[in-house]
Amino acid sequence: MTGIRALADSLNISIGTVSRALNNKPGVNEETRARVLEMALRTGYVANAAGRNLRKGMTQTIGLMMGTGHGATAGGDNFFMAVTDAMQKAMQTEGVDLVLLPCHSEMDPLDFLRRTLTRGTIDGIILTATKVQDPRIALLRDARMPFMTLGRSATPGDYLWMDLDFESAAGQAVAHLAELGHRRIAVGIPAGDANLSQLYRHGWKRAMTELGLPTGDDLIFAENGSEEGGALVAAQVVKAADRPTAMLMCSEPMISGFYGGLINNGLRPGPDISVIGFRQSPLLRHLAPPISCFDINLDQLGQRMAHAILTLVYEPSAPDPQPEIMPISFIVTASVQPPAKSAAT
Amino acid sequence: MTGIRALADSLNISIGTVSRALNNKPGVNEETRARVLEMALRTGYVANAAGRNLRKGMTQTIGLMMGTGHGATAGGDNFFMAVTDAMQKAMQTEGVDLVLLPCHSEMDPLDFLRRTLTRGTIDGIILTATKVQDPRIALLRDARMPFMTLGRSATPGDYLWMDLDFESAAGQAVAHLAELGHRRIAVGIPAGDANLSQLYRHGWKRAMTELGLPTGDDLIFAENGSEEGGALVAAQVVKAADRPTAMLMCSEPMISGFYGGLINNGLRPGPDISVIGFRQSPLLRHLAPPISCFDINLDQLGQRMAHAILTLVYEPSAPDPQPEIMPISFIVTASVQPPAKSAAT
DNA sequence: CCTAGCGTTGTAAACGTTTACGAAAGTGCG
DNA sequence: CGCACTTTCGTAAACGTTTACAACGCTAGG
Repeated sequence: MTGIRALADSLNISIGTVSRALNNKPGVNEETRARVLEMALRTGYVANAAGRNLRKGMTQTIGLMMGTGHGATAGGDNFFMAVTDAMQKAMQTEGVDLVLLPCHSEMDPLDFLRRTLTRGTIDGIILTATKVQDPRIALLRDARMPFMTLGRSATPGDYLWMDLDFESAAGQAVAHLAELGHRRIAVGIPAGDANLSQLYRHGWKRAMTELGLPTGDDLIFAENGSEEGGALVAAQVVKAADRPTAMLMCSEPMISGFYGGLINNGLRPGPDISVIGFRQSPLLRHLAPPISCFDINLDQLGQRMAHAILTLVYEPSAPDPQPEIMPISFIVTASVQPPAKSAAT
Repeated sequence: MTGIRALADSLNISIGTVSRALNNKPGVNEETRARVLEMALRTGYVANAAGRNLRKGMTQTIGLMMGTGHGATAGGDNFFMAVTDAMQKAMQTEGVDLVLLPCHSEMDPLDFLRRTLTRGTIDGIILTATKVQDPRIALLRDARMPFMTLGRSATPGDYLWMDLDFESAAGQAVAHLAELGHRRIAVGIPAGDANLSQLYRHGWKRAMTELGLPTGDDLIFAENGSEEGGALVAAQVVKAADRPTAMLMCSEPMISGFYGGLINNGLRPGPDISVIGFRQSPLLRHLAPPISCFDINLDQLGQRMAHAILTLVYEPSAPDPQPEIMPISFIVTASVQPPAKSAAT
């Protein structure tokens, strides 16, 4: 005899009562409930997942789809890992598992999703690396699978997302640079259709326009979101005809490469070109001068995401959780300085 | 009507036959099998996971236990993430999921394991951050849960593990340094009882002893496996009475901190103190001079681990997969140089 | 004293699958 | 024609849980 039946027998009560007691259902004497709980704790009983899943049609697990293609995530792996960690922690206290669903580059993301859905192993799904136009959203909506995205998308329709306010963050950075006297402020983003890059560029453009500063294509650098890409940007910037005096960049590896590229070409980040980065991260700890960047609370982001998807999936009676934009603050360091007076004209 | 029953009815046969046909069981006419398969494909039928799990007592998922305590993993998160990625890829092709089981620092690992086992959500488990004496091994063995570990342990008994040969790698490094003329070769490891650190130290000690070089405690530095820990080691090394001329270190963050600490104290890695690191990683890309370290094929490691745990769990008739030690080669760069001639005596 | 109602518990069906078992039909042989 | 055997298929019982429903004892009100 196993499981709940053994537990019930050891207490000389029926399995129905035991189940009700364990699941905090009403209609069970408080004294017997206490007995059940105590016995469950003592014997280490935990409800078998398969049985419960079958009966309830739910698996108590949330999937997290991650593209495994290199450079697929605009922010670098560290960024992603930190959010995941926080999410897992929050979910575990609610008793739901988080399973990673890696979709490697050779596989069509939509096929991958379809397969995953039909298996019925997850109750909800979190999409990351959201694209500007993201067909995955329509697919999930049609399949009636609860989902949310990390990062907005321009895809029309209502759905749950959570995002960081990089649009206004970029604006803040531009404003600060402008105040210091910068006029030619460039922006560097990973090439591709990641929504994050678009927002960053939009924020830059709007702020620049409002301040009457130039926003020509010669100030927009889109390269591979890797160290190599950053170094490439540096190479272009160095030999630019009318060299920008400041650079906003939104990818950890790119910034690292950009710094190195500048230095290799005899330019000092800060004094020669002001640089503003993406976020503080171990990858950028070593930069000298320390990079001026944005303060993101990834732990909080992960927690809020976990909370949102959990209520969406497991509390259908509760009001639908709403999308959120999380504020970002700007940290000024020595990598931001007034433009050099005697720039080579 | 749903699931396999609907499929059976649409073909006017019984669910038993359908199930046998789908699972490649013998005793079903090839012609009807073909019909079933065709219909399943056409209607997009996939067996419901919960039903199957309940009946078979298996879930087609492997758990990966990771300690979430900061600095819990000796090698740093990057190392871990790379292996995980490779494992997931390999498992997905076999149709089994990999679920991360984060055990945060406040929770007793053994309690955590016990709870996870009784829930019955996983068929097998992979342990990481193996300790020298690791009680988790006995627990899993007693519970008859198939498992393997990433990294050996001194815990007695047979079990499946996979490890990198850091013991001989450290020996190689020592030999190379000795050939260059180094005599006082130090070793820096994360404090704690991670088995990896022990092996690294053993390899160092054995090689040193064989070469007749000193192995006193003043050459062993054990600090927190973080950047701060590395900086701490640097501080101690700098003011050491008989300063070591070379350092072996086995933690990514520590190396980064050690480098910084040396430079802050006016010592040049390479010319003043030879430094040999753990592995190539994005975190160490920026170091100047580039760090001399070991070449590890993490992708291959992950693949072999996935293969091993899958046969252990799902092919009981096959011969048990055997533990493996994967070779490591040594990469020499400018961070390794002959000892400075005129060391301050 | 009867009955309605409440609080508590037991009973049994259901979730969707796999599989042991038996039944039916067909084949070969005495 | 009968028997043993094979091939193929249907039946039904599990797997462990949740939950609708019935049942029981008790109290209170008429």
